[in-house]
Amino acid sequence: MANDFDLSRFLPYALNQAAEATSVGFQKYYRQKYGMLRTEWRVLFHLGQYGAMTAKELCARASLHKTKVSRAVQALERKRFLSRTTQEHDRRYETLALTRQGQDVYADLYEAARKYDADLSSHFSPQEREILNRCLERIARI
Amino acid sequence: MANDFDLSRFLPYALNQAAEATSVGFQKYYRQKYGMLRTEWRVLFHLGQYGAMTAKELCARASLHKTKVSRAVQALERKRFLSRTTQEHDRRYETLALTRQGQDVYADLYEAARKYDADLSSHFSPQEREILNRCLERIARI
DNA sequence: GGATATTAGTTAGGTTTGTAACTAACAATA
DNA sequence: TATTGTTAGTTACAAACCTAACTAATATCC
Repeated sequence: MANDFDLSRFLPYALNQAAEATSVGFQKYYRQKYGMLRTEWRVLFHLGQYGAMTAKELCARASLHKTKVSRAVQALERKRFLSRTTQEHDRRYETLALTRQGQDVYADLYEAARKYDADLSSHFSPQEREILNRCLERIARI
Repeated sequence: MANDFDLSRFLPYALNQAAEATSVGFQKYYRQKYGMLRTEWRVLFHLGQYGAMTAKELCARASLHKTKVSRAVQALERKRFLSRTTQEHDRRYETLALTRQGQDVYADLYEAARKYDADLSSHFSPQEREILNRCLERIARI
């Protein structure tokens, strides 16, 4: 089994390992403090960063399946972090928006994320970090 | 909401998006062709690359929980890709090894992975690819 | 040697996820 | 305006997962 190509350098594997390693650490912020799941956190962040939008838009932006979004939205609504308003001109759509409380939670988690990311960044040179970002963005588009 | 810090640059998020994007594409090889799950594929690859070992070793190497490994091993055994042998000197341990058939599957998937990775690599300069690998490896260790 | 603690791996029960079928609203065509 | 199709979002059911409790084997300590 002469290997030039190593499992640890196989991109899907290496990315998953890295993603898992960083995600586990951040989980404790949204999970312990607010009882949120990963998808809920993502939905909250998207609404916090980009403002109110429909579930469909959210699916497209976040590359999430509509059932996952549907369930996350229900959960966030139960927690009173998010409200929905059926659109008048087409009653199939509903606008999702953070409540006041949801915005507070977002602000809190946003700060936690910023710090967490800064901690991670300290392991890299600015050049590495920039290239890493660039590469990840490119991969996500494939 | 003036943002210097963007969701798409939050490492846990960006890594997950990238990991998901690349994993979905590779899934079809092990899933369609061999009906394997992600964890099963990982176990198979570890045994293929590093040779026989115990479940405990596998857990440590692959950063997988023992219940996940236990189930993947059972599944691979059902498929006749893997066999177990209780160790004589300590009958709690069992040595996991690929069967002949398992090795063939590994060889096939190994080739698929190599090609898949080469395709992905074509999106990067050699320098980018090298830095990407280096960064991912470093993150996984955190 | 016998009681107690650890360790490798499995099983059980509840939670989360994925897939596919569904409902309700709108669009298009006749 | 009826028929047929499409679309946004939900629900149902099965598969997968997580956590914690378990079994069986070995180690430790008296």
